[in-house]
Amino acid sequence: MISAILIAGPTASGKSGLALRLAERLGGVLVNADSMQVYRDLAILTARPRPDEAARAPHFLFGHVNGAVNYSVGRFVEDAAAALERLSAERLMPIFVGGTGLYFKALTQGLSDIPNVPKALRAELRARAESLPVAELHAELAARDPAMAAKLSDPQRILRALEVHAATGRSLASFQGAKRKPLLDAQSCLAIFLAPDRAVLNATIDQRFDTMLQAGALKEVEALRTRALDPALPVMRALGVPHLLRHLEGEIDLDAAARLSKRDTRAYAKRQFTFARNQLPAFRWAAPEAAETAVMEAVD
RNA sequence: GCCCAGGUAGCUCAGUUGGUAGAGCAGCGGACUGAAAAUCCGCGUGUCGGUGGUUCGAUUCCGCCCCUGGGCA
Repeated sequence: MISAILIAGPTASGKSGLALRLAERLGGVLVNADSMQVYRDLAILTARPRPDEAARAPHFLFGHVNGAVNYSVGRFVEDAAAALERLSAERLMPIFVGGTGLYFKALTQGLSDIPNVPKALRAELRARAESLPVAELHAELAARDPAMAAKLSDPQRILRALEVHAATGRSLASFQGAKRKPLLDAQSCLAIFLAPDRAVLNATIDQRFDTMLQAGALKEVEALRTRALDPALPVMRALGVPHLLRHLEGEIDLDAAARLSKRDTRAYAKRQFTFARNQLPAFRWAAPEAAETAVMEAVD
């Protein structure tokens, strides 16, 4: 008996469409597993299901977060737990769909229990880190948490290790050693990774970005700009946002913004493949055309 | 038809006073535990248009041919 369907895949591979058709055929519910589609502020640019699509089946965890909030895997796991509880009570099939590999990993492999870092502490550390060279941050971490320092070289993770140490007095490694029980048992899930041909996917990505622009993506970014949010927030780094912002500031023309955004999106898709290949072993790769049939057969 | 400029990586080009070549972009591989659409690490993928000649050795010099762009008729 299958307890949930998981649909991962690179951006623009047709995940949402597939999930929606499955939901209709199976009486299921779409649960978002995409770190950007959670944000209210960006519907078009994150390719969130349109209202007419959302009307065809229940959708959970889409656009429910304010862009001013720093959403995270931790919050996703909490939200997903609540969603699963509801669906299980109503005996509805959860269909997780999204492009964020880490969210699927957390869902099926578990996340560690790490205390929240107080907002103020976190902001203070980040502000201070901005003016410091990475080497110095690393040295600081090496002094306090040599175990993590030995493993890390990139600034974002060094910062995370530093803030956890500052908040708890313990090494992040000591938390990561133990994982909570995953929300989903991979054995009882049908986990699919949609894997289109790379060249075809790249063409789709380019085309889709043009469609987004026609649909008003620039207006979304303009509205975001008006809010004057912290540029470090995730929503400010969604694909397309940085370059479209630069365009609105008059730094580059729209063509350049589109070209750069498409390039970034292609690079992102590549990382999604790599993540799935190496971090999501339970996922079965399927060509987009074949996926629906494969799922329906497996469910029977 | 004649004249000029060019033909080197997927693209735009650099370069070799003769010793089989390198940048940017694109592309590919990898890492991944609360920002993951993020962040970070690694990799040059090539009949140097073709063919003959000179030479120990030609992508480089010379001849011829082909192709592209521009000019003149």
